[in-house]
Amino acid sequence: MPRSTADVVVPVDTKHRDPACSIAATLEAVGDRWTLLILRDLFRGVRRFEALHRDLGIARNLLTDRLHRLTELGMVYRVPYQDRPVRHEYRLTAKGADLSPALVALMHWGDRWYATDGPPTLLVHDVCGTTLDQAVSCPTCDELVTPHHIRSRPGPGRCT
Amino acid sequence: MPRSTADVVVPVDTKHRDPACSIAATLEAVGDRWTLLILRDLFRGVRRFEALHRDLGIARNLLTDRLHRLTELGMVYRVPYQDRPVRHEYRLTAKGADLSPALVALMHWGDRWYATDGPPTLLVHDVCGTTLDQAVSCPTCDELVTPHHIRSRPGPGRCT
DNA sequence: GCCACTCCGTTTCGAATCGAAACTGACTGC
DNA sequence: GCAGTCAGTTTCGATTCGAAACGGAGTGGC
Repeated sequence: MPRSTADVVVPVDTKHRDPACSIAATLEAVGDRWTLLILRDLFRGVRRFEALHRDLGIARNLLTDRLHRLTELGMVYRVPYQDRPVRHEYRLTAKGADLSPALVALMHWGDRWYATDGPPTLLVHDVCGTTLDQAVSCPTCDELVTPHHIRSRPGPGRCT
Repeated sequence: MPRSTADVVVPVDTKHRDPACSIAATLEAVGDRWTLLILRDLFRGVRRFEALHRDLGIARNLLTDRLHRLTELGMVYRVPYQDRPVRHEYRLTAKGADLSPALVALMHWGDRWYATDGPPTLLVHDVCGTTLDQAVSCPTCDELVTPHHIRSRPGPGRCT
């Protein structure tokens, strides 16, 4: 099967990005300029090639490539929505959908530092109506932990 | 002042990425292949040019460029750590440190889908050594909020 | 049948970006 | 003087990107 000439396969160059770090592993999968935006659109329900192309303004060859890649990574799968000609839409698998918290976290940061009149979307506490933050908590101390008090240490596993 | 010839300034091409979306805004700031990894290292305490270069394997011109960019964006600031020659290290500002939840979320995803024997890196509370969790907190109630008590509603703003 | 239109790609090609390595320059230590 | 460290800068070939043209399978109108 002839691949496209542009054939922009995102190279997975592991050699310099610490393979024992899950952040690096994640960014190898979705860390380019378009993939997370594509996933965002899939979350929103934008599922078809033409719609993604229009909404994102991504070049068509890149969109083709990124969708192939996401499919190969098992984050997206294709579902036919019509015959003659067969057309597929792209949907998130569990693995893809599981990036939701990360997208929410990125959104929060943008809200906080780039929204002018307040966040476009808010998460609120149903009890008091206050806008919520994401945070890191310590189950033992039962309190919030500032980045200042976070240390990292090697865990049991490593990445494939 | 003559900029480098390679002069790889990440272009901020807003025209096709929905400016009203905070995810897009965030990715314009940190959505390239290296920036989040640099921030990860800064979180870990890797703060000097040479150390970042060695640890990440990033090309020196790109590292220079990304650090300039992060400084301009107000996510990082330079602190001299010696005179003669003056050498600076790079530290996170509040804005930079505020990306911590997003990095944690990305790490969790990598842990979940790419680590074989458990998470390669654990985040621990420096006070008690307990492994940390991500959570959502309410600044008013000063407590953790379970997903159960989270509502979302449209916010007032849009991004610049 | 012919023409226009839609959708999903593929091909092409110049421009932008990247990466590796050499180079600079200010120092320190011997 | 000479080697070594650190923080960049410069160079340049290779890769990736983006815009636009092209292709092909179908539909609907006349």
